[in-house]
This record gives sequence, structure tokens and C-alpha cells, in this order.
Amino acid sequence: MAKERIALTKFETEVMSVLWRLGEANVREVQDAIDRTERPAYTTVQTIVQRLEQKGAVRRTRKSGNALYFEPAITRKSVYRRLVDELIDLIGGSQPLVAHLVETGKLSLDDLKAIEKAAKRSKK
Amino acid sequence: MAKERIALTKFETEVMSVLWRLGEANVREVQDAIDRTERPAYTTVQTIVQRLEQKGAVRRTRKSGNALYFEPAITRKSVYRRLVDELIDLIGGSQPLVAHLVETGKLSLDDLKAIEKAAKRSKK
DNA sequence: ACTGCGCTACTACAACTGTAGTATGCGCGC
DNA sequence: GCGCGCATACTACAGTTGTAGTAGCGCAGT
Repeated sequence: MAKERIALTKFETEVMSVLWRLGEANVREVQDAIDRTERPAYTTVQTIVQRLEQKGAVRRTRKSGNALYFEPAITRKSVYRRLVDELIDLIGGSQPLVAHLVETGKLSLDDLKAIEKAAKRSKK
Repeated sequence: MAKERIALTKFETEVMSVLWRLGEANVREVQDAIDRTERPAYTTVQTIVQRLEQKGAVRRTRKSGNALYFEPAITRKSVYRRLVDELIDLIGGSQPLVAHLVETGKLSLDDLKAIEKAAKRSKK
């Protein structure tokens, strides 16, 4: 699957990032992995994970002690695609998006070259 | 100004896009310019414009008949920057973002080259 | 001057989000 | 075998967002 049209909020996406990184985790581990000055309460993270479960974005894998473990049920790529598509829509094309990145210094010409090279390599 | 940290929703951004394009418009014109199968009600657009006004993203310019005209009070670039920054944060860097674009075919190598060229030109 | 129609201003509201508390259950250590 | 403590399940709630209705005012044409 991973094709599902699941819409994630910002925070939900953040939690998914953690799960993609860790592969599998319980709520406590997710909370610990969240990188913020003001870390959300345990139950807050829990709620998010629950919502993700309802949406079908994560699934339970096992139980250790009385703690549940979760893993992603959708791919990082499918989520990124969605986010990127939305932004492209808003900005009006991927070219303008990248142009904007370059203009604002978020991306250097060297970066572009590196990406090009990598792309060429993987293409063939 | 245009430096303001104004957060816009998707729909608000859509309306801003129209205003950036038209330069100035009344609610009716904005509604007409919105490109959707299911066009929102006049009053819906009106509400959004009002919220944008409250947020300081647009300002009234004049009155014609009894219709108000609005113009953007923040720049396209500042809004894009915000959106892009958020996405980059989520994805973890602008390089991965562009790489993703290339991978998923949203951007061709030729596009990259074109951008590079344009960037080089404007740089000097 | 009057009236009708369009526009604004105000109000409403349900769904979604971020945030967290409470209650209860269950496994582990003693 | 029992209780402690952490985890879960459920509930709550305010702010935001998309969506739109209604009331009423003020131009524009007669």
C-alpha cells in the first residue's frame, strides 16, 4: 500500500519522520526522539500516534511489557510526494520552486551539480 | 514590511496568489479567479479576504461603487520562503527535496540545467 | 427622493489540530 | 501474589479552518 491518500498534519508528519528513522518505536521513544525545545507531553504524542493508527499510517507490531510498538504503514516517499505536490501547486511549478531555493540561497549551484550527477548516475 | 511572520492557510495562500497576479481586486474578482471545479461561495471568499486583512496580509485600496478593492500587503516571496522552509524542515534539507523532485520525475535534468544557467546569469 | 440589489459586516458551525488530563489495566519486581 | 508504576484508552477543550447564511447599508438608476 502506501498509495493511500492519507492527509497528515505537520505534527503527524513529524512523528512519522521519527518512525521512518527508527523503523519501530513505542510512544516513549517517539517522544524522546522529537526534536523541540518545548517537548510535548507524553499523552500528546500518544494521541498523535493513535490518530496515525486510525488513519492507517502506522500499525502495531508487538507489545513489550505493556508498551505497544509501532511501525510506519506508509512510505516516506508517498508522504513527501503529497507535500511536494501541494507546494508545487501553490507555487506554480517545480521549476519556480527550485529557482526560489537558489535565489534565496537555500541551494547552491554546487548542490545543483551534485544532484544532477547523482541523478544521472542512478538513471542508467 | 513583508517580513512579518504571518501564517497563511492553504486557501488563504490561494487567495493571495490571485491578488499577486491581479495586483488589486475586489471579492467578486477574486472569486472569479479561483480555479476550482467546486467554486466556493461568494461569502466564503469574502471571509477569507477579511481574515487576510486582519492578519495584515492584504489591505484595502479603494472603494468603487460599494465594493472594496484589496491589494497584497506582503510579498509573494516572503510567503513562499515560509512554505519552502517548512517543507525543507520536514524533509530534512533542500538537497533531498530537489533530489525527490528529480526522482519522482517532477523535474528533469534539463530543468536543472536551465535553472543553473539562469542562476549563474543573475548572479553576476 | 426612493428603491432595489449588491456588497459588507457579523454570526455560525462542524471538522480538524494541538494539547493534555483522567481512569483504568496489566506486567514486573519483591 | 500483590501492589506500584508505567502504558493505554478515553475524554476534553480551545483555536483554527473551510464553509456559508443573514441582516442591513449605501450606490445607482429612475
